[in-house]
Amino acid sequence: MASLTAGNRRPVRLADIAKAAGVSHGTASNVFSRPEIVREEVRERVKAAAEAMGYGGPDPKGRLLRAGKVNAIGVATAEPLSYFFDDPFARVMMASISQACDATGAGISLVSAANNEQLAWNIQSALVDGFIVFCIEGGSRLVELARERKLPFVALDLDSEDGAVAAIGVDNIAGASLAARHLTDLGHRRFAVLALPFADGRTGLVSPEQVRSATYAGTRDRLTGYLQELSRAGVDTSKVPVYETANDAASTNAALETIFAAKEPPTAILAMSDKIALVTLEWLSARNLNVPNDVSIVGFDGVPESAVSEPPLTTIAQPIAEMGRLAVKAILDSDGRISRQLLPVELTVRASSAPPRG
Amino acid sequence: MASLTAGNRRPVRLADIAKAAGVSHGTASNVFSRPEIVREEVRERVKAAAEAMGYGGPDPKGRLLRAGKVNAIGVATAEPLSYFFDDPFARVMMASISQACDATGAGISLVSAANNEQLAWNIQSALVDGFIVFCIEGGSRLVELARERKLPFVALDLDSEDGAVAAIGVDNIAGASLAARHLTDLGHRRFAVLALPFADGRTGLVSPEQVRSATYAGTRDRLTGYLQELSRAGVDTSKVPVYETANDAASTNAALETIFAAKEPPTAILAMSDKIALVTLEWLSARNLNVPNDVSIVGFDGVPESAVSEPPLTTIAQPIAEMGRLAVKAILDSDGRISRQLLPVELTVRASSAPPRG
DNA sequence: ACATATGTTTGAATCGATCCAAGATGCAGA
DNA sequence: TCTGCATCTTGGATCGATTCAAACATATGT
Repeated sequence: MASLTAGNRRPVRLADIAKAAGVSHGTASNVFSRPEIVREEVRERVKAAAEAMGYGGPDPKGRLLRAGKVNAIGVATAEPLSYFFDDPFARVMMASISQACDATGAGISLVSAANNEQLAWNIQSALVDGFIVFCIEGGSRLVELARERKLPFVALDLDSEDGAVAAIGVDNIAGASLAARHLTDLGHRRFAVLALPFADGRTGLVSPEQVRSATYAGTRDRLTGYLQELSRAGVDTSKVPVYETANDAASTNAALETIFAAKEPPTAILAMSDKIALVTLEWLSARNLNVPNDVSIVGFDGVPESAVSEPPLTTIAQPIAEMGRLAVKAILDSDGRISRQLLPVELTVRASSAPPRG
Repeated sequence: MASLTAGNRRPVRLADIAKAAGVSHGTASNVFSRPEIVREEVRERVKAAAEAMGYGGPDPKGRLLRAGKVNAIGVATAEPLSYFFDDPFARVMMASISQACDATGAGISLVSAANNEQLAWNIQSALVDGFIVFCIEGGSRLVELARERKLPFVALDLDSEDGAVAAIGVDNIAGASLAARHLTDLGHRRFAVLALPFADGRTGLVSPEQVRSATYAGTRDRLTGYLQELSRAGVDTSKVPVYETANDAASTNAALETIFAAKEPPTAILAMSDKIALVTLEWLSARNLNVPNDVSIVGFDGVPESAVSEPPLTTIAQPIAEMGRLAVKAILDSDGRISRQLLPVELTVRASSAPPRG
């Protein structure tokens, strides 16, 4: 009994069962994987032996090596793992990815790491059939690491010029134009831009050359879209402050402090994410500035939270669910070819935008 | 070139590299796993061969078998995978689990399935070092499946009497008492209970014998706590309607329709989850019933959303972060012994509860 | 010149299963 | 009794790596 309960380690393998039941390992294997081809009497005997020895079924580690396919896809990011559950955009994306996985029976492995070295190792040793890479900060490194695994992978929301990586993204330039156009149509002339990072680990006012050397093409494209449309409407874009945030409350609040300390604060804010926009909404409300009467704001992403904020947010809605579905499909049906898809976005007008005062 | 680009499949193994570089597989292996012990000249030669043949590094599948440890923990539920990203309670729990995993460098595998058969297979073949099991509906089956793998596992929020399974839960009876006591102290006498499921796949008004035969001990305990406290305060508990919901909007709304169709509708509602309570808040607001003046309501869970609802929700806060941390610890430091922990909850009073009118 | 120490490389064994061609067994019909 | 045909069962090969004791090579000390 003692040996059963304590069982030092658990070195009970299929082969042990086979020996105990007096059959070959081939037969023992069949008992578990194709029970119908083994004679009932033998089957029962093997099962009994397994039960008696506390065998937990064929170890997937062994099976895996032979089978080749893991039947799981890895979702990777350079953020902490909790990003998947905290960030609104990530959450919606993950929900759609997981629906697609459910439909095909594939599992999901979350891959991330505290530091860069760990990250490399975790990607190299992830047991997956392919990767979906979330390209926020540290995107390029992540893509590089994923590529080295030589497994199918797609980058989400990466507008890299690098044609050698499969990517699913949205038309950032068109989306940003849409946002800016909406505000200029309403009559706004004084703008500020709250941007996502252009490069790693920076925040603050952005200079044109910083924009040119941006690591993140997505951020740059959105800015391009904004500025193109603004200058088309006759706004002097050199006067439009562009603040880089880390897509979090702290850096956004800091940017807002600076922006609204100006002599002529903006009447309209272009935010590159709904998260930034929602933080802005709170900041403004705490300062008794009314949205949309004092300040209009347009977000980007179209996360569910944007529909229930106070006031509900005008935003550029990305087809998040569609992106997730396509990403999973790209991994599972991967034919080795790389494909890049640019999905359309649309303007969702809600209550955070209105004509400027007066 | 053609063979390089197309490369029919990808049967390039470490052994191929070794042969190409003219070294043994032992040495080739060392080049990747302990580069410092192989002479530089050889190391470069092997790396060059790997590069030339498009080798993506040692396949984790192979390594795994030898190493034994996967370095990932599985989180399982009988709900669809998207539950992890949709449900507020699950989200907070996952965030804390993922923080704990990040801290130790472990990965997370999400395990679930569309149907029961798939679920069994997915659990049996999950590549993990242990399981954390979310025990909502279908909990017992899930626990059984996980136990069969003979891996360390903990059940979250399962108040099973089965002492043979490790579990981390909260003191449901005490929590429920706290909620009920708060409302009786405020002077309420007419109550309704919106319950979580007592058994699979049912909703609607619950009879006492249904309660006795409850599959889910957690639900039963919460009800016990409610009713104990109510009768202590002199309320005739046989007159308190108890409605089983599926913890979703549809079944909760249906319950509310019935409850408020009564001649003497309740002045106070005890909801077994914040999700139910939040749905109730919306339903009441749509019917122009004021919370807390017309109806008081107390939730259960203490999810972040409960703090920002309109009005903010009085609720029983579970130490969700602590539970997640403990669960991960239980798996990673598993010493083979099973442990059951019952954590305390606390009443968080916010604006959804007040004395009844008049 | 020889023993000793140090640094590299080798090749067999191992991890835990699945697959499959070939062998064994049992039974019906000639 | 022998052949033919099912129906199991067997044992070796395989999946792709890591590990380790032993072999080998080179340098150091005496």
